[in-house]
Amino acid sequence: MKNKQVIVRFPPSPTGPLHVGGARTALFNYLFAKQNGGQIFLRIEDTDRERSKPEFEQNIIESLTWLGLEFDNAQPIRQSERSAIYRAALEKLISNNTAYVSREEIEKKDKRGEVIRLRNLGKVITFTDLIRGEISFDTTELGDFVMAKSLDEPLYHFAVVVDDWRMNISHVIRGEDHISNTPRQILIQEALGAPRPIYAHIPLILAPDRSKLSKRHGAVSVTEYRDQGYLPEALVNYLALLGWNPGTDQELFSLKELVKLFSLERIQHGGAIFDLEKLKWLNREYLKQVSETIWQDCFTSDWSTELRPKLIPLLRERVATLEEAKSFIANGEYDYFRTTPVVARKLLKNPETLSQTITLLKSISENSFNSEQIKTALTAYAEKIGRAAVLGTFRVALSGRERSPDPFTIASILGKKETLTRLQKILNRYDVE
RNA sequence: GGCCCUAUCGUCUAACGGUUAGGACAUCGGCUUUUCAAGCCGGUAAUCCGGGUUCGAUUCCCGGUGGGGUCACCA
Repeated sequence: MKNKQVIVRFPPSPTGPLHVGGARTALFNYLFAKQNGGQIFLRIEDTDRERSKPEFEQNIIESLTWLGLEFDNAQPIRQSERSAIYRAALEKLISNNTAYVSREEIEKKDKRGEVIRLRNLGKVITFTDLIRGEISFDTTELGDFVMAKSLDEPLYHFAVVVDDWRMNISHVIRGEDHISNTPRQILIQEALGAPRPIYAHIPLILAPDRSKLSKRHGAVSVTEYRDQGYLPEALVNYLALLGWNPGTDQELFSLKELVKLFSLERIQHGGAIFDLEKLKWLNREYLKQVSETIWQDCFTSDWSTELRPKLIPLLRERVATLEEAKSFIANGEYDYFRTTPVVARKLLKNPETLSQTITLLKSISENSFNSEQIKTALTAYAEKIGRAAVLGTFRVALSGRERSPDPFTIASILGKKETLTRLQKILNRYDVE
């Protein structure tokens, strides 16, 4: 077999909630691993004790789980728990003389008097990126860079290289912002005698102004989207399409399909703007299919269980997110389905049509009082008098609103009895001919 | 600023030398069950610029310009 075992990792640092950019990186790693029958590990890069917080680690794990991305390690690997491994590697390099303890001038108060630096020969490093091809760097300008503050305090580049080595990582799939970190890491690998993984740098996710996507542009974390009522399937689908496409016109994919279709070669080279409108559209598509149980959560407990399933279809085609549905309900948009609405006289354009509408509705049997039958019963009359006059009045009389679903649907949900009661009441009140 | 990456409709993208430059979101117009939403139909809209290579460049090469990244004892 020409392919060696695929082992990838997703290594977030727990200094903030999981960002959509990070989520996409995790997704691409996941898709690549699954497609190749490989493994994917979650590694928490918490070497910076100051900035790393357990709640962020929690948030990251929660977000990944919510998205449906499963990892092969039940417990995350934490760099903070691996200092012995880094220490041994550091000692090896020092005894090799490929690294050395350097005495520093302390210009800043929190700097160390001694740090560990790599002995950099300053050669040209060339590596192959699966997405971009060959990339070369002259490492001279890097100088003898610092790899660790002390034997027990490795810095990012060193910890990454040691871990990727010890974890037998075959492919490093990460953000484009790491391209210029790569030569430095390769230098460390070579000093260590570690094999070079295959690199693939994916483009960054940009804000609408093409700058780096950050908090000031609105929601950036996965949990924020979850809390705004987006479905994980929609976010996964959207993120997959941001910078990748299968080469066909297909736009809707399940995670399973993505595993089948994904390929690193088809990943875009340039950064992509995060477009909330398209995410909304996708969310809407998934919302149309999602089970009724999920929609039930949009109702407060005071909504009857008979009424809910009748209103869910209306919600499905109206809102783009679950949160929107909740506030729709909370704002009383559908209250007229359970309480007789107050109907303002000025909204009632042609109340005189109500009496004929009532007569026509009475001819429909209780059992077939559905939106189709109601429409059929009223069509001829509406055509004759004017649709706006008949149907508009009908709709307002039932809902009390200027905007609502069509009157046939409203009437069918209310039922024959309630519909006739409401119409009659209004007819009586305004005492029209 | 040095180094690196990058460049097709407003946005996400297809076209791996020959197409009326395709699709999706958004937008605009029409239709539909007054209205709103959805849905359906249709329209507007792009190859950054300049040189090459070639019979022929969106596509290959070079330069410019724009955008992004990176230059920490952060990750």
